[in-house]
Amino acid sequence: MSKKPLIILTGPTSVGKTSLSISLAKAVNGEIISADSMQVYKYMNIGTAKIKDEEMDGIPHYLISEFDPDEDFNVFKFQQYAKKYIEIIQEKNKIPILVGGTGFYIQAVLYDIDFQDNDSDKSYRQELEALAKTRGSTYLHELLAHRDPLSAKAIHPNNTKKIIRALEYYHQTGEAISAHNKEQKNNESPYLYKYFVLNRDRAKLYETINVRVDAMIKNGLVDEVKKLKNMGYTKDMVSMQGLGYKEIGAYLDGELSLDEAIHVLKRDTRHYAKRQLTWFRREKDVVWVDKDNFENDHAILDHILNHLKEAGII
RNA sequence: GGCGACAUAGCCAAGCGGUAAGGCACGGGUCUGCAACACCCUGAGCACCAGUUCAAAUCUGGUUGUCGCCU
Repeated sequence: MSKKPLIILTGPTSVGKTSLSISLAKAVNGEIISADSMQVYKYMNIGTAKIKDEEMDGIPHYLISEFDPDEDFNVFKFQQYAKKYIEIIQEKNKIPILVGGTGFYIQAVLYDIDFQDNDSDKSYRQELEALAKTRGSTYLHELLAHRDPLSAKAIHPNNTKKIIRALEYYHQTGEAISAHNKEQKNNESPYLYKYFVLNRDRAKLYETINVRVDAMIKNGLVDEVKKLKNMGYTKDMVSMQGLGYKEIGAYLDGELSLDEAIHVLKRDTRHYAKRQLTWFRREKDVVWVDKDNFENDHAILDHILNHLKEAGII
């Protein structure tokens, strides 16, 4: 069976993925699956810069506003849904386009990484979390060194979260996560794909981020967060730890002044964009599209379409 | 013009005679079930000049600059 086409359009936050994705979808007769860990949640619109219905311009979108903010969402779940939607789109003889900035999610789908279905027992994890508090992460790291020395070597002793996951994995499967990761690293993509990373001059990107945060505040981000709090969503939920929700939440809790919250939000968003770029740099077979080299969005689209033709996707 | 205070990395800032803490920003990186997460790496010889001393960012004198107060 020949590989089915898949187009990926990503880039750091605020580069302009959304507007380009619509014209791309129209040009190739595609439908869009969002690869964004925060836009999957309902009621979180302003802070996630979620596309509005009218902006979709008739292009079907998936994985946007599909879950409540108190639902657990993660890569595994994302992968399952994305695969399902890819099939649905294929059946319509259309091209699925993965659009969004969560590199980890894109990777999970693109290389069809195998995540074992095993989130049954939470008790062990809770035990580990308690241990981390009482005996410190160094202790956990030593524990890991006994079970899975390779992972212990790769994970910094301060990185409690990753240490716990490695221990949990070992506990649940009896295998070293390091071995599993190594194996999955060699996965070949089941798709005939093109992976585009939209980028632009760093200083301009940062300026756009600052302007966008100000616009979010003007458009009612504070009220949006207030509303979510009133609905009973709390800061321990993953959704409420998203950029914007975390910082404005701190303001609403009286931990920061509004000006401080805005300042921190801008800074955190810039950091996020930087981390995203670091991620994309490691990905193989990526086509970098530098906005500064093009006159306008139309020229960018042409450039992308040429790549797709060359790859035999369209 | 006079008096006083202060000059340490892009910013904030410790050090007060023994060979430059820390924080933030910037930059780089790790990542395979919380990923808009979590974590890691990375910089200066102390405004300038001259002295004292085995040794000065630290003491002395001068120069320049900034801030405050006064006429």
